[in-house]
Amino acid sequence: MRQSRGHRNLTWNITHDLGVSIVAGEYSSGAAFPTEAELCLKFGASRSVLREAVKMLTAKGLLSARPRQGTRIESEDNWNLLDPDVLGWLLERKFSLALIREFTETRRAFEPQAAYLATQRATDVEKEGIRQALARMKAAEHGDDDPLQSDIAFHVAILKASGNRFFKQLEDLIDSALRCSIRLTNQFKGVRLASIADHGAVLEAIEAGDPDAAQVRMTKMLDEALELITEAENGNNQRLAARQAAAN
Amino acid sequence: MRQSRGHRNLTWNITHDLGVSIVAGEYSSGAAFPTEAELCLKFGASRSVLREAVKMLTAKGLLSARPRQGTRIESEDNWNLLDPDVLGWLLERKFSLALIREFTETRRAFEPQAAYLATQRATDVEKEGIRQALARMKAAEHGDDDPLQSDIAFHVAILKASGNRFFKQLEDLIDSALRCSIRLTNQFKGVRLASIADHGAVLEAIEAGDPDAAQVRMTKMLDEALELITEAENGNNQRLAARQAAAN
DNA sequence: ATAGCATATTTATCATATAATTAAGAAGGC
DNA sequence: GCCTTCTTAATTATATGATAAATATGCTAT
Repeated sequence: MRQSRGHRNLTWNITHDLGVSIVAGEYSSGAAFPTEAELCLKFGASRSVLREAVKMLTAKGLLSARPRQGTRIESEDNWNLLDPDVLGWLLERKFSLALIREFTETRRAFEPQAAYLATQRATDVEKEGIRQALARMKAAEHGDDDPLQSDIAFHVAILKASGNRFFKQLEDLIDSALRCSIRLTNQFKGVRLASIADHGAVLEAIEAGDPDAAQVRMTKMLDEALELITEAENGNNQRLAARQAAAN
Repeated sequence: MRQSRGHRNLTWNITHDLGVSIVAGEYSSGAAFPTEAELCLKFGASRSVLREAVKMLTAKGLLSARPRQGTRIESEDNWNLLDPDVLGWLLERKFSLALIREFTETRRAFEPQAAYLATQRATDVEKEGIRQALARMKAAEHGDDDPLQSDIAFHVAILKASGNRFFKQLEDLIDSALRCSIRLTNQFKGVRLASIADHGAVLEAIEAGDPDAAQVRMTKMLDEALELITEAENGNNQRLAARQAAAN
């Protein structure tokens, strides 16, 4: 989805490598980032390339540089978490239930209102997009489509139909996060994707022109997701406790 | 707030200039962006600088470049609207009620839930921050503080207290957008900042540990803001209609 | 017409030199 | 001793020129 942008040149590869390393905490925040020359050596590339990579990471809030002082990792507060690349890098290497929970809380804020707005503003084409996504989910039940892909498609279709540019920005983020959450689904038996019935109810409300119902239905779905994440977090804690008990 | 990052060097200035021009539509989307050499000439700077500026804009989704094909403006869908710089550039030159409305819809999604979460998670320090912001608003009523700044401080304090990293990302965006909306307040007499009573009610709910009330109160406040924006949009439309009528 | 080839244009990468910035230490005055 | 000022050195910032890689475009041969 996003690879259209980074046209896979050396600069972008190094940007990606450094970005992943930084969000994974390989360079302790606040200090100790390699100098230009050191980076050139490390990656075997020219200064132009390294400088451009550093500039891209600066643009995303991960780094800042000043003469004589060197290049520094910005405090995590300044990382542009809502940048699809940054979130993708985080999920790639620093996957954590806490991050997924926070992101799902974000979805719980956005998506119900997107559904609300979609009820009022969706064009026929956009509504058809939602219908098709639901159809894909149904097909996936019988193995004729991918369950995760079709689920993503449904939520993205709602965002698209919201007629709000900021909501549409979340498409890439949802894509990254859900694609990654599949690990969660595999890891914890209790966690499953929301049911087709729940998704269908949202579409019904939109078709019926009932914004409040659409909002409520979507909220319900995300509350369920949050519940499952909480369960998984508790499961993790129990496992940790068990491990500690075993160690004693 | 954000100037900590861009340390005001030539590269950043040119990035800013180009960014503003792009979002203002000076280069028609899809084609006709100057070549490296042309940009050097235009800005009287070296290729290094221009290349780094273009990379930063690429990182924010405004541009994409390929050999032989040249550098292109990305479709607006791909602009990282949730990047504080990009939103700032848009508001700086392309201020529109539609954008403010869409952003306020976004706030209506985020802030009520931030208030909800803050009720459960805010630390004492964070709660104190909210109290102080409200105190500043009260002081502003008597001319002892800035009304806009204190209003911004209040909303940012709630986001900070949400304990959710994604919500905290909105701080810079709110700051940019509200700082800009003051034009709206000046332009349309009907539009005013939400009352201290409304803000106080949110704080009360948080202090009382009532998340639902906090959420409802915050929603109410943003609904009022949306109403005022709608009024302003209607006013604009009427003015347009009047102008057209006068032209006939 | 179609496939393959040549060419020219643009960005991508490399290399090197110089300037600007500023932290840290040295020197000097009180 | 302590403060101020100057010097120095380290690092990024900027400039320039050269070469490589990618690829639209048009040409050629069949």
